[in-house]
Amino acid sequence: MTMKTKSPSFYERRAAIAKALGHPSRLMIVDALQEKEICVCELTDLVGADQSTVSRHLSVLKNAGLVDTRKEGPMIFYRLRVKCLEGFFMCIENVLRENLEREEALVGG
Amino acid sequence: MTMKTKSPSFYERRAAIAKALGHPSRLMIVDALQEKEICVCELTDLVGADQSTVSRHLSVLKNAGLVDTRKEGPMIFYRLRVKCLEGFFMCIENVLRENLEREEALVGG
DNA sequence: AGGTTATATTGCAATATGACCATGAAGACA
DNA sequence: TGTCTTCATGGTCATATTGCAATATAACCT
Repeated sequence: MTMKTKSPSFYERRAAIAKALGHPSRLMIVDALQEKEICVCELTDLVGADQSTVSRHLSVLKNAGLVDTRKEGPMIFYRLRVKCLEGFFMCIENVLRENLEREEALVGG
Repeated sequence: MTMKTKSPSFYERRAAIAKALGHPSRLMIVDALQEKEICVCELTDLVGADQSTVSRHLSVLKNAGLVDTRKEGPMIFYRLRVKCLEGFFMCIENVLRENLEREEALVGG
């Protein structure tokens, strides 16, 4: 992020990815996929929502380019396309930690 | 992210932060704030939307704990509360790069 | 073909989001 | 006090998102 000027779609493309990660169910899915590829049926159990709802969340992640699919018989396995989510989660944790410290400071002071 | 079980609000809190970053205007604001603190009037010029719209985007960022404010006369300066956005942006860039490679592979192959 | 399982898609209702306009609150200054 | 500037908030509208139910699609089996 060092350019002087940025095209209009510069932030739009980046925001689309952040937005795809901006839902608890999708975050749960992505987190689970960090360990291994998982089929839709198992992800549906994990999330605890309707199968159609989970399928929609998965298509959001897929459109963002965050996950990919592999067909195996009647099942479809989803896997992460990206390995960098480490940095993403670390950033989120950092923000949460700072927020917690601020809350504690407000209570204590 | 190594816990076996996670509370219901675990992903909700994290998703709220990702969601706050999931809009091009807010991403533009956060990016600009990486260099220095900026008042609302200047951010309004930068984003190019109505002042009230920018003000609402700023409140979203503030509620997420991503920015903080400092009052100076009639002006309010916004500044980043977090320095970890490096990792966040790097992750996004990584995804975009992979998406680009995939598109090129589709065209070329 | 018929039946079962696994996913995706569509339709619809409820809710959330984003943009603008208009207004309100607070500081600076004559 | 009045006015100007800066920013926030309420109102309203258009659009997007989310969730479930229902249906479609595809693979596999008999």
